[in-house]
Amino acid sequence: MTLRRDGILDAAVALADERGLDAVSMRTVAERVGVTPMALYPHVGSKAALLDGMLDRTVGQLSGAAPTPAGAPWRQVMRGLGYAARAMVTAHPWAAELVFSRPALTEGSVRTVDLIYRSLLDAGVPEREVPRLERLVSTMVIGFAVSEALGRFGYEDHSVRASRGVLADGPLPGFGRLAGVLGEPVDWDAEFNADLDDLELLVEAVARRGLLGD
Amino acid sequence: MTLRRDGILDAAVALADERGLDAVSMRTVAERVGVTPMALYPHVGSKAALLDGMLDRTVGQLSGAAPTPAGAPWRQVMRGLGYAARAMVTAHPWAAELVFSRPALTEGSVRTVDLIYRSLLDAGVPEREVPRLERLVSTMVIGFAVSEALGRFGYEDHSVRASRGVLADGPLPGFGRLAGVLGEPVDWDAEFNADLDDLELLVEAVARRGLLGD
DNA sequence: ACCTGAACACCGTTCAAGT
DNA sequence: ACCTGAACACCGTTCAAGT
Repeated sequence: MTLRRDGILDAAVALADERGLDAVSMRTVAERVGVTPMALYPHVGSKAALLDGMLDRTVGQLSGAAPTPAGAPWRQVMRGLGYAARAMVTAHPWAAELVFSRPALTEGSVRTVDLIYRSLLDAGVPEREVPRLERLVSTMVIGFAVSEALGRFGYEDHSVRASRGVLADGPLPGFGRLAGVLGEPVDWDAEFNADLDDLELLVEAVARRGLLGD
Repeated sequence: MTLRRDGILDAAVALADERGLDAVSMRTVAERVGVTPMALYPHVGSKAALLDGMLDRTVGQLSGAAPTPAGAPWRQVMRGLGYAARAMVTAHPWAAELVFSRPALTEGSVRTVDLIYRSLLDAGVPEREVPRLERLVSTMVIGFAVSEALGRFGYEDHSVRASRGVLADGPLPGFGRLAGVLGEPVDWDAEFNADLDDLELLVEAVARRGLLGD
């Protein structure tokens, strides 16, 4: 039975990769498996459960996908996870539409959270602050990857980005002062790297604060 | 014609507030307006454009909703926007399902971005770093609000949160060390405040780095 | 135990027709 | 110029029936 379920999830993920999340329906998945739509229900439960399964197959397996050796220093572990998360969402953009809406309750997600917990503890963050910082770090990384994948940053062309600060009643002051910088194209790899640098800096600052306060 | 469009958006937003985003269809909105589904099309274009309009009505009006005086110091402006964003998503949880997928291109969103640009410039962040930091700050704030609204943090009950680190092959090391802390309930208002504190700290650090480097 | 087929109550959108 | 009504090609899911 789990064999059948795996095959169904494989088909659904492949379909989403090829034709987007909207192309994934009980009917199209069933057709790909070679079966009637209703035959899926005993194995996957519902459409919602199917989507959860697809998410677990991809983003849920992050802790296994990050190529970091066992006893690696915390910086390396965190960066490894960050890169792996961004690569995962780039490879499966449909996952971006789902990550924020489903709690990280599967075994795979829990393993990833545990990895981040250990990294933060290694970095010297006080226990009391670790769960919050885990949520902050993962929200930041997932948020960036999702924004990039779904187009929230609107980075199709940077000329629009510079000019959109000009409204009917003249240019907005902030956009005006940044006109030069906004005219240049953005290197998104470099930006993600700089964000990870800043997150490291933040983790260190919280760790230092913990040393002084306690 | 814009009168009609406003009425349609009002109806759609009210419907989403009352019965969720899934209850918003061209048919249900039309019924509420007292018209045939097809009569909506000349005014809103399509279902996707209707959703964009709804988003602009709510999250798009943030810069106007944040109750911050004109010449306020940058910390106050950023915090005001942060609180307003979280309150907006709490009041309209359906907006959480849309924010990440649509680029911030409307006049309202651009005004909000401009406010953040000015705050970061006031804080002393070098021009070159301002756009990136705007994206980092807004991704963080929106990411937190969305995670909270859509349940990614899984905060229904914290006993589950503590116990889910225990898998078939024993407890995970990070969860184990944090067992005490994870058993306590989370104060989400306090967490959001602490995150804003840390963002301020980060902005200051980047500003300081800019002073030294240049 | 597992799968099928018909049916129900929905979708967004096109198109020809009305006033 | 604005709206209607019928229709098309889809959805997820229930339920009774088949083997």
